[in-house]
Amino acid sequence: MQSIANINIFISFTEILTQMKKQGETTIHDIARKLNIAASTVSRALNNNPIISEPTRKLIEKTAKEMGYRPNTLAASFRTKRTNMIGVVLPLINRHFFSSVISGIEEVAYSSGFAVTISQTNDNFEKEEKIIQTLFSNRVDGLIVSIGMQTQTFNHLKLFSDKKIPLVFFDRVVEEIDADKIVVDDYRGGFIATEHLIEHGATKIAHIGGPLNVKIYKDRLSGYKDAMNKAGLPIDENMLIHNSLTREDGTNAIKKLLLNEEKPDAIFCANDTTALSVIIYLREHGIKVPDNISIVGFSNEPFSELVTPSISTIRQPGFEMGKKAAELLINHIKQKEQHTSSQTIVMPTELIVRESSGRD
Amino acid sequence: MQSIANINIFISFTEILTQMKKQGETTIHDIARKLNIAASTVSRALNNNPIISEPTRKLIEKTAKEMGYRPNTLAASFRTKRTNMIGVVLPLINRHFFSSVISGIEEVAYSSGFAVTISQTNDNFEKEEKIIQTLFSNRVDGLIVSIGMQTQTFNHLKLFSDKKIPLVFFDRVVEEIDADKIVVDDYRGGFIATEHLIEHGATKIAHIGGPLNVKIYKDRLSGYKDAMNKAGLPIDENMLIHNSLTREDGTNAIKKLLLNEEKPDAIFCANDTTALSVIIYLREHGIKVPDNISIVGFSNEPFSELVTPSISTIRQPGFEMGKKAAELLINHIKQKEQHTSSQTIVMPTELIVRESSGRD
DNA sequence: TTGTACGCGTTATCAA
DNA sequence: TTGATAACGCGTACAA
Repeated sequence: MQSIANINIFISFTEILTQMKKQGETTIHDIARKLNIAASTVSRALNNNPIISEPTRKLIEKTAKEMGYRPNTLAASFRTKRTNMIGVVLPLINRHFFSSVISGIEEVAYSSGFAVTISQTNDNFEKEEKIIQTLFSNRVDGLIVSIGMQTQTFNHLKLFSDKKIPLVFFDRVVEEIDADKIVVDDYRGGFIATEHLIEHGATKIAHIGGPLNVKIYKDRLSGYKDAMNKAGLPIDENMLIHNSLTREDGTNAIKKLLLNEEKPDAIFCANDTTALSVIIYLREHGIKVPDNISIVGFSNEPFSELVTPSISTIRQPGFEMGKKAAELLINHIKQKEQHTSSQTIVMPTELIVRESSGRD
Repeated sequence: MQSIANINIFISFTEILTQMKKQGETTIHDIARKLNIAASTVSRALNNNPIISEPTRKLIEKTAKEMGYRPNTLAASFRTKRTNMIGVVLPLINRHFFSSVISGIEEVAYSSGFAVTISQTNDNFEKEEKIIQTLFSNRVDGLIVSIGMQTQTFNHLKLFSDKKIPLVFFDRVVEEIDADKIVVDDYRGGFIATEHLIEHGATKIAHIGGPLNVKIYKDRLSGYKDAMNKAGLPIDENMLIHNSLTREDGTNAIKKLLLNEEKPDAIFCANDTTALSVIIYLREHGIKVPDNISIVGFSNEPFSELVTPSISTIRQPGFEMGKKAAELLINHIKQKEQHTSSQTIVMPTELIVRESSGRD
């Protein structure tokens, strides 16, 4: 009887001590002290190190749970130099394509025990630099990046590639840096979009494209040009406009195109956002789509099938790209030693024909 | 001449040592050694501690830059127990409302020197639990949360509130937990939406709502009921449907409503997604919106103004909510001592009338 | 104004 | 199989 009472007193006393000292955070040392074993044993048990005997492991796990132990990832990361965290940096999360990519990344990452931290640059170079610096300082294990439209220098990204921290680009990639890349076949996307317009009888096809320092827009333009050439159609410089592809840019672009001597009878837009603003502008000015002007966009944003007329576009498999990017990155993280030569994965693009280019 | 050579040799020697030892990561100790000063001085200088004299600070900053020093945030966070990181947990980033909130949070956070880590739960309770555990283990300084539809227990969130780690809810809040909350006036939103339908002559108004364990959906329903009562209209239980408000749920809901003896002449949908699927379903079945059935949605997703007919809806100021949430959270983080009693901020809702409810 | 010495919680190395 | 101890990089009393 008495000894039991003593034990109880002892237990509550240590508990009070623990609470006083740590402000509520139990550490492996607290567990070790309570069980009269070494902290290293606790650490090993909690990390499922097979060297620990089954009974001790059970006991430690039980005690840890009772004491409300929560591992301090910060301390562990500090010690091991591995954070189990991967950074995702992209221009804008509020785009269906990008958030699909994120979902793909997350699916793979979570099932592999990695956390994901997402940041958006808003296509602002300074913000992109700062975010990537922060991510580096936070010692993410790897980075998945789609660069901004303004980005023309890459020192902030070389920080990662130089230090051999795994880096994977997707969509808007940096050609100058040796790293894995996941892209869609933008060239072919541009080609089939333009060819489709030609097949529907268009001859004066304009192109609203993005900045040419970004590879995807260069490729989409090349596809457009080759399709035009193949059909023997001339390429009129007045029919080519390059901007940042915002809603406003689209409106300005169509205004400008309509001022041309020769008006376009079709437009291949490098994204759905500009396709949308073009359609809205034309609708407001009584120009019929697709009867007077046919339109094809790019990316298959959800709104493209909802607007009237619905927008013909090029599908990009965002979710799959995200999954692939995460798989590649995590592979690299896990087998850091053998730096396998970097690869570029090209995913297929697909034309979706809707009303804006004359689906019957 | 000779001494200069010596210096050069000395410099490159230490550099080789550094590289050999650290695999390329310069620490404050390396800087200290190079300058023959104490590491603590370097630390203080780099943290702009005013106690350091101007010349030493300049010198240290210059040397740090030359040596390519990058602070190890992990070590600093571990030491100070502050990560300068705030976690954002929400159901789905791919919703305009949510990504607007994120942008608002980011704007405030970045300008206050906080990084933001975003995670989506996909309305999956297990994922939400795991994410929040991870965020806790990673010792984020604070958390901004909008809970999932399935979430009915809150131990994972109490983890934060119990330990007095700043916590702010937005939109889908937890009433049972004492924390700051940012919501819109969902009750009034439901009320004005319904009243608007009544004013346009509807008398048999259905409601497609979310799960009632989530306060916002309860409030929107209350608003609906009170508007009906005020107009002396009966509330028919067959006109009330509750589900998870996905696109598919919306289709199922309208199917069910059309099976009723008494068909609705208007529907107040608790989000735009269900409003959209209802409209598409009705269009496909030759039922005219708004002539036969008027529709009002909720949230003002971008597609709601693009679809034909465009969707009348309730605007929620997502960006402002995000800013406010971040401000509140960061305030709490900075003055952790005085636990000011928690407040609930209610932002206004606004009706946007479009074609689906008979705008002329 | 600067230096000394210590500790944060964990993992890794070595010894028992 | 377990224990003792050092180390990770930084910030901070305290001393000088």
